[in-house]
Amino acid sequence: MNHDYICPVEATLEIVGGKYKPLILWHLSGKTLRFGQLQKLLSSATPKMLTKQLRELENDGLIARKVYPVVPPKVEYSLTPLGTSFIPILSSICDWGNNYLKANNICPNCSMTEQK
Amino acid sequence: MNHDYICPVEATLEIVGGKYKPLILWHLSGKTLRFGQLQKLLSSATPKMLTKQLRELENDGLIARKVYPVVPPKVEYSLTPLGTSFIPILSSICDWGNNYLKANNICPNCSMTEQK
DNA sequence: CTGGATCCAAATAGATACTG
DNA sequence: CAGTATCTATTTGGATCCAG
Repeated sequence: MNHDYICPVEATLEIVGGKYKPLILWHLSGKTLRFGQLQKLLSSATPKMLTKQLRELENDGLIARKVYPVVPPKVEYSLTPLGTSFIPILSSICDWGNNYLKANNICPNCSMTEQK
Repeated sequence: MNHDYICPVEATLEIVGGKYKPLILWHLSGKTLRFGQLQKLLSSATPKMLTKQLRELENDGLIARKVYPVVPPKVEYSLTPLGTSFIPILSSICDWGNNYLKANNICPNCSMTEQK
């Protein structure tokens, strides 16, 4: 299969631009989290949406999914090296966004506000 | 109006994540372009879509729109300082995307491939 | 030349219920 | 616990035509 003539910026935005994806990567930075833990952190995400975003990130090679064959089920998600390599960019986007919001007198406040 | 509790990363992606928006900013980097010139550069964008993206970027303060009161109409678009401040991030996203595509044996090729 | 207006197709996201 | 399945609601994007 040939994918010539793809714009690198558009490709990147397709990979990390999905709803909840930046948040997922941010929360997984340095940690390993279970499905339920992610769901609590992204309280507004339905299981269906969260699963979809996780599968796509996994297929794009940014996160790893480890299934433990136990009852009840246990699944752990973590960043791959590729996923980790994107965190600095997320960080600079976060900085830019904070400046933008501050300039517009909007108070930024979310779990991504802390620095990594 | 109060916009508390907005995530800076999500805010940023809303601002620059729209279709054609990264491309528009990239093309305007250091240049001033007319509507028709942008349309040629973004050949797949319909006038309606291009107008919509430009208006949103203008409302978010990333680009400036200058109308010359002549016949036929002449409108020029350029980056504001805020828009210019986003170019380095676009640049690092571009780098990351190129590495990603290369790692997957996909040949990147678009008007954003050149470095700024 | 620079769009606006309208209509329509497709993609995306949410609510809810259910299961190994 | 970690998801699926189904059905809708909403958003987004494209096609086409029109106008100052």
